Amino acid sequence: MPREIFQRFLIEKRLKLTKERIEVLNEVFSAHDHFGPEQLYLRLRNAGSKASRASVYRTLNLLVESGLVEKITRTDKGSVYEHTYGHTHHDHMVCSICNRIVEFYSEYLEQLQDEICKKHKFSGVSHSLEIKGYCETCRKQ
Amino acid sequence: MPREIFQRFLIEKRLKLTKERIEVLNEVFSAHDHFGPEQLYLRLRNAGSKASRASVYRTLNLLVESGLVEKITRTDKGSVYEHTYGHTHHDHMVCSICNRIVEFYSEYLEQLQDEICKKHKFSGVSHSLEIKGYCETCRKQ
DNA sequence: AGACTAGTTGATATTAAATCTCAATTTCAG
DNA sequence: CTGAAATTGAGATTTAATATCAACTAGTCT
Repeated sequence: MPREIFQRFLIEKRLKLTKERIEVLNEVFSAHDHFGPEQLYLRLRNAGSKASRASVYRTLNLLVESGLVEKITRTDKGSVYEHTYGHTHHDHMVCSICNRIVEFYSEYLEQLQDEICKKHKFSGVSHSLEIKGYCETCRKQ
Repeated sequence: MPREIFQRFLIEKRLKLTKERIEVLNEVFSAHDHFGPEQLYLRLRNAGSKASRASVYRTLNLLVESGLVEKITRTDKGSVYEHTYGHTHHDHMVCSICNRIVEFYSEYLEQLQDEICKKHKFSGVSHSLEIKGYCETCRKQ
């Protein structure tokens, strides 16, 4: 299904469905976690793909554009992505010690975005709430 | 007042209050807007300071550590900071076209953080909500 | 199917933000 | 004032991400 969406996206933009793009797409959707470009590149190599770093970066940008993948955050060690298709929207809590990411969802937050945007005459498209703090494990130390 | 807080912070950490650090501090608090390291560096030069880029970066990190300044976001063109002392907490809406930043505050959001953290046994320290979309001016085009 | 056109790839160069290096300098406690 | 310890600046370094471009495909048109 992500494959079809991506394909439609590519046709719309007059772009081509290449071997490399398919491999990146598959790899992105074969795991359900947060990943960086380099990490993805290594996984692809490991899986036998010969796609270059350049192609990984380029395809990742296309996947974000198509809405299948989201760039969650930028750290000092590069960007972090996750695929969104098949997952409902959610936000993140990040532990400042171990960098563990806890996902959460709040219906109220979604409504809040609408209200705030209306008040400021802003046309909200997406939001990301990141809560920084300490996870249960790290707090106990 | 920010000066005193910074000074106390430096003493606590056995660091020194140098000319360069004072100049950076003053420049950061002399304007009330969002800025990047390079921008700050140029303002300092313009104001007659001879502080180097390295010192600007180093001092900026100290100011964040001390709590006087916050790193709002990281864009593909570097980090964006704002000084927080003298300003109440707020979040940001960013226009995807003109990059204009609109500030807003929601008491409800503050409560929401507490509730969500309690539910997930997470010890929340801070949060940042960034709403992406289109500002009024850009939407009209 | 064959061929043409426009987009894609990969290796490498490039860019740019941020940090690191280290000799010379400055702060500040005693 | 003196000395130990921190800081500075200039430039080197690191590293994520993008740009370059000749060789190569995908997909369309006939």
